[in-house]
Amino acid sequence: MTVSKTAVVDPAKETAKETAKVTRAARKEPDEGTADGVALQLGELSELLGYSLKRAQLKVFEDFLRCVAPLQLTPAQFSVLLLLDKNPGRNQTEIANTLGILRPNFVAMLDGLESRDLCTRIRSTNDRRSHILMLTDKGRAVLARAKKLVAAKHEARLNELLGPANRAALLEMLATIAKEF
Amino acid sequence: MTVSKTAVVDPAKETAKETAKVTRAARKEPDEGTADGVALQLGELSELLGYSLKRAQLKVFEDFLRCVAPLQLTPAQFSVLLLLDKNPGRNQTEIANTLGILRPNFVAMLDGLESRDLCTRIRSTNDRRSHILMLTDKGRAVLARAKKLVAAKHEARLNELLGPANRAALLEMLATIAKEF
DNA sequence: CGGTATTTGATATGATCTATAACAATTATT
DNA sequence: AATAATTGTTATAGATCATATCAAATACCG
Repeated sequence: MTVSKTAVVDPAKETAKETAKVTRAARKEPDEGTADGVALQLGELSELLGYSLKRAQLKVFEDFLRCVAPLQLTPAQFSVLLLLDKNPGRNQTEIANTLGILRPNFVAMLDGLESRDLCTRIRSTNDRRSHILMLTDKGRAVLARAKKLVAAKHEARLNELLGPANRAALLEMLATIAKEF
Repeated sequence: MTVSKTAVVDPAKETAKETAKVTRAARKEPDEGTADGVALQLGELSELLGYSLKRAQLKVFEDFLRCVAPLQLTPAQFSVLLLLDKNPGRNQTEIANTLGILRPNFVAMLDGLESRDLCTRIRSTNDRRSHILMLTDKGRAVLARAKKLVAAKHEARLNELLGPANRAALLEMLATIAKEF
């Protein structure tokens, strides 16, 4: 209903199909990760969406960390900076909630960002319980550099692997699952 | 290169533009998860593949746990049972490696499965260091029931949400990322 | 053959992530 | 004013993930 783009097919198999990864020369190559010579049968595992989902997510996060390593930002930290930039004047509960972070766990995370002078907590004058969160100038600068790294290295690589149309379709389906599942 | 957001479809960005912050009008609905009346702007977050990937993965695992709750199986445990069924006679290192589980961490996991009589470790006669892993009869029975639950409840729900074609396309893209990223 | 290196399962341990309860200060409700 | 609810916080426990190390067994190699 919501998705059904019908034209989602056409996967990116043409890009780098069999990358000269010849089979097994049966010598002594710990290439398949098996230590044994014969790769295991994944069986129904390759049809389990959750399995591929988890594996893909790990790879993507791994690549994100590499691409943004010079700035020392984790995906979670990056998402916080992005959200603070787009939503100035919000408090910890609001930011944590929309990111699916539990408030107790958000405290240490903010401590880290604040100690690096990327954001600040400001006691609200309206409600003196809450802390208004703001990016610092340095925080904005770091975020800007991070965005460029992510776009130029990280997302570009995904675009290259999947193709823009597939990447968009993938994103939409993931968002659908995240929202309505 | 240059990620060029030319053909990016851009979903809900036209909806609430500058939001004159007078959109309260709420009585007491914790509907948006924000506790506040106005939902936050995700901004570039909705274009970050890793973000949607993680969120979708959490939802899918959550649903998996619900669907297979009567059998008390986690996604990781289910994947082990599946792999043991399809690859009898393998040892711990091989199974753990193909699942991306570190050997030290696989020990406790196997202890759990073995204590529930779902699988057994058998000292190999060829190589007396290694343990051959086998499903027990009970393990096979539980796996069979789990497969049915997963197919009937879990994957069926995803199929319903995305449609079979989209689901297949999604699976293939995720597998591509997991393999070649 | 004998000595060394490697592999396997296991233990210990630490880091990180996630989840829950509880508390003081503040605000909201009645 | 009394009670309830919210905010940030601490403490804590569990789960997940990662590394070093070990004894036993095997592989390797001169």
